[in-house]
Amino acid sequence: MGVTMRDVAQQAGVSINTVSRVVNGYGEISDATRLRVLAAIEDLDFRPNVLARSLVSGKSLSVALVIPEITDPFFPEVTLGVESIARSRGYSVLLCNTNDSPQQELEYMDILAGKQVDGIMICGSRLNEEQLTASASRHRLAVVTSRKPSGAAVISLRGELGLFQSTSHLLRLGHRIIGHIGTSIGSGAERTDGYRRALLEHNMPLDAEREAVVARATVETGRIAARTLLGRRSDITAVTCFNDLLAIGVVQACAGLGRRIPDDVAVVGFDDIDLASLVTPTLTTMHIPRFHLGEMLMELMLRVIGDKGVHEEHLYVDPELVVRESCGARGHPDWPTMQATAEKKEVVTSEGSASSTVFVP
Amino acid sequence: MGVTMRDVAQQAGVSINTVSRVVNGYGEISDATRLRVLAAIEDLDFRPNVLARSLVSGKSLSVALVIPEITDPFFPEVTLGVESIARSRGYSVLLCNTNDSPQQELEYMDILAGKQVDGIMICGSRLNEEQLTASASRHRLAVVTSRKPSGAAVISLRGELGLFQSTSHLLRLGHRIIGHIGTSIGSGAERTDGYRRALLEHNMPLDAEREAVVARATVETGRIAARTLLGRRSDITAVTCFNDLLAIGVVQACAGLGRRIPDDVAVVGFDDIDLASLVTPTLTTMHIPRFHLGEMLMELMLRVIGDKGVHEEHLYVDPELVVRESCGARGHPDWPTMQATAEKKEVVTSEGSASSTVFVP
DNA sequence: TTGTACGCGTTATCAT
DNA sequence: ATGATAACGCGTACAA
Repeated sequence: MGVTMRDVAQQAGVSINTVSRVVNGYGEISDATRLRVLAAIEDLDFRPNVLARSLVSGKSLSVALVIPEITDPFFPEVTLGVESIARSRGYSVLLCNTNDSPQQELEYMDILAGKQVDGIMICGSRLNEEQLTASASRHRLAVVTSRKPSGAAVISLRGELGLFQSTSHLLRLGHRIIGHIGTSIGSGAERTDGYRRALLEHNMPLDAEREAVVARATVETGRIAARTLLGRRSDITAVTCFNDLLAIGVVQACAGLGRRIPDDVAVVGFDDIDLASLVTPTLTTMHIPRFHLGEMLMELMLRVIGDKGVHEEHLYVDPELVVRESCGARGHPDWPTMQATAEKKEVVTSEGSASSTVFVP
Repeated sequence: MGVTMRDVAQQAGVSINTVSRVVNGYGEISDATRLRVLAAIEDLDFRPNVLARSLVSGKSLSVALVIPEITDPFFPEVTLGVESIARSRGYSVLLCNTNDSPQQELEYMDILAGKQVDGIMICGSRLNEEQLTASASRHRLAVVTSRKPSGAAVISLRGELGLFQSTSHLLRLGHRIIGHIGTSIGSGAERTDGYRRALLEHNMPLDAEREAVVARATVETGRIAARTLLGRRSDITAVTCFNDLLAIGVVQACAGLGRRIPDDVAVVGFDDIDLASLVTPTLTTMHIPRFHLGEMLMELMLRVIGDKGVHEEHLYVDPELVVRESCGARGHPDWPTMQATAEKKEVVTSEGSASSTVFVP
């Protein structure tokens, strides 16, 4: 099957050791033999067996990326960012989908323990702080989470701040009865907290009837939740959501109920997935630099791996409000003022209705 | 670092060999010692080192999935299908994005040769037949492609048939000047062939001015290509596309040019990505069972791995026409007849405008 | 400058 | 029923 160092050594008429030296470029070797070895390597198309190498070195040059589901539009870009940095540093990425199940996530942590991965990145964990801390004791971990597990390096996506901003945006536009669709898992509660804080800071009452919670954040569940929400509180004029998929569900539900967006109901999402600028109306949302988040995550992972002891770095990623059509800001009398006063970072203008304005908090 | 069989053996007061026997469940062992070993394993939280195991067995229980880019909405579902089967059979999946570059794809084949993967799946290869055949001589390959490399097991997505069908659908609706946006890479030429065959079989002339070719199939390039196409041939009343992203680009371009869809221009895509049923108007397209394709691919991969010699199985996946709004069929006088005569397979009806009709060819 | 010998953690073939 | 021993392919002190 594979050609080994022994084969190369034989072909070049040297010892295995010499081949190893040439391959790894250390020690003193005469140019003559080096060339002969190199020729043999070329000739036999030899490739060092990474497995054997790893067994000796204790490093497998492979890392795992654990995510709920790659089909959720949030994750492909993160994954691409991770993989791009990984490859540039010689690492391979094992992709692990947990199907949103904590059990499967734990099961994967178990499997990976045997696979000898050098580190594990978790993005969108469904584990609680305790479980994460436990995992961190067995693995080198880099996690994107709002929890604070010890022993792991973490990147926090400021979801609380994000929903504070999206909700505040709607309040600025004059909305008073604002609903929210959150999730019961992962970082859902945190984002709902942001929604609530925005209301409280504007002296608005909290009302459980204006909040809906879904177990999985999809277009489907968003549609259902929106129908429930608008059904029991018909005075709701705006809704903030845990993510864009839910927001699109709200848009669909409104279409079904004959409510116009943004005139009758204003909607703001979260994530700024590609979909957000492709649906009608285009979605106002909180932008997350997903590709960059992936890059950060892998770079953090490398630092964790490089450190001998525990590495508890803590980084933050902030969402940015992207104003498109679904919130109704553009039709608002104050819109020119808002545009002018906001510290506008960048205006991405594209074809027709696909323009958007990005604000820095 | 990790606890090894030696540690377990010591703790249980037996030889390493005995531990191995218990772990792998073979040979005769007295219940007494088995229990003692099991207890030690539990106690020390021992996990067999997969690396060492692989070194001996020659099987790494890991496979690679090579795709152009996970951010292309076509691939996440395929990937999920692959991974779900893989995990159920104890395999890990290495994710390899080639960024649409043949060089990176070849580079990955090289890297993977050293990583000792048991097999490589390629979906959306940018390599030519010769390069694929060459790769197949070094690896166990399972490929989704329309080419016919020897030495590899392949699944063919019948793209030629798909575009024959999408174009025929428009011809049936009475369109006579039909444009096409294809790609220059991968399976692009094949799909364009299907478009052309449909025209020829209806005795329509081919016209290079009605065809546009893009290097990468995205919303952006679709928009640009559509503008070019509609600019030089303003009599075009319908367009078939290599994929849905291009089709969405066409929709955007039409919006910019003031052409209504489907009244002025009918559009049909390919892939049936989630986006297709979420944009306005909803997209008529050719459905591909992507998750299932992924499952098929991994199952095929397992058969290839299982076989000692070369395994040249050849499977096919057929696209299915999904009629939504963008083709205008629903407003057509013959629509009721078409619905009745077509062997309708399934009607997916959802909220509001998200209904669709699926035809079997 | 180059070769020898041992270890990485496991499996598997022999003995005992 | 259990234990010693030799691989698997490579890295690396140490010796020559």
